This record gives sequence, structure tokens and C-alpha cells, in this order.
Amino acid sequence: MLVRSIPSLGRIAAKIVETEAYEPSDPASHSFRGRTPRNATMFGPPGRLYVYFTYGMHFCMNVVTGPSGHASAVLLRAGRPLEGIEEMARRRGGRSITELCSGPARWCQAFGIDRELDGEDLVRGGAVWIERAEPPAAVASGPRVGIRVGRDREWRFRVLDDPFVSKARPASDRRVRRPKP
DNA sequence: CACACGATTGTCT
DNA sequence: GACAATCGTGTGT
Repeated sequence: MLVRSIPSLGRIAAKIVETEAYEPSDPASHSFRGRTPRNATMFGPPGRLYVYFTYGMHFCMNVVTGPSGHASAVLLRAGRPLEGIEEMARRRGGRSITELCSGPARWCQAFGIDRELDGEDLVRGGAVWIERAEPPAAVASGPRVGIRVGRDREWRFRVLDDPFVSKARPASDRRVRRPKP
């Protein structure tokens, strides 16, 4: 689960139910064409938050996963709200609970994640960090969403039958993995 | 310096 | 299902 601490507002938390993976030899990755000012955090050490701005109005967040120099990251696409639901609903304009964190830009808005948190250390955990949660019974994988290249890499992962995954193409999943208890 | 476009979302038909 | 919103970023001149 992803946890956000906001002074005077307390904890906001959501269980991660949908992600996408990106790595440097992957044409869909921001890191594919090398380091730039925007993607610099991806090229840094793992365990950091990579936040980028897109479509002139939205933020999306990733967890940097590869060692320094190997720019890999995992996009956080959807979460199930667990704590601070009132605060999330306020930031999301009073929308229903399934629309609070179900989408990468929606999740950032609900958590108050923006440019200022790019590069945040998720391991040290000051403003935002990750905590262990109950593992899912089954994970489905399939093509990533909203990209025009790299569709052959089926690196979108979502919890099977979870109502909080984003609405994008649940039928495109091609493989189901069931981790042993 | 100009310009095309995006790891999206919300609204309208 | 179509499309507007809205601007930072990367690329090319």
C-alpha cells in the first residue's frame, strides 16, 4: 500500500491494485531515449518516487526500481482507498470511492502528489512511502495502456476481479498468475 | 525559437 | 465512442 502523510491532515493510504512496468530498452519508456531533465529521477537510485506532468494538467507517479543508471520504474495506475477517504474525496471533487484512485492521474490528485514530490525517498519515508499489505490472490497481466509502441510487452498488472482497477481495457488481459499463500 | 504531442480525464452524444 | 482541455518537454531549424 502507498501511504501519504500530510501535516495537520494525517494519513492517506491506498492498496496498490494496478501497475505497469517500464525499462530502458523499452520504446514506451520515458528513459528509452536517454536521460533528460524530466526523467532524471528514473536514472537515479531505486526506491524513489518519479513524478511527471502530462497532457498539460495531469501528474502520474512511478516507483523507481532499477539500480542507478538503469532507468526502470513501475507506474502506479490504481489503488483501493483505505485511509483518509474523506480527504481524498475532497481533493477529487466529491467523486465516488471507485473514482478516487482508479487511474494514474486520479490517484495523484487524491494523494496530492505533484512535481514537488519528484525524487522523494520512499524508503526513508517522509511525505510518502510504501507499507506491506495483504498480497492479492491472483494477478492478471496484459498490454499497457495509452501507449503506441511497446505493445508487445505485456507489462500491465492488475489484481484479478478487483473493482478498484482503472476502467481501461480489463478484457485485454492475457495471463493470470496465482501466488501461493 | 517554433512546433507536435503525450504512461489522461471528464463531458457530451 | 468522440473530443476538448492545457502546457511542459524534446526535437529540429
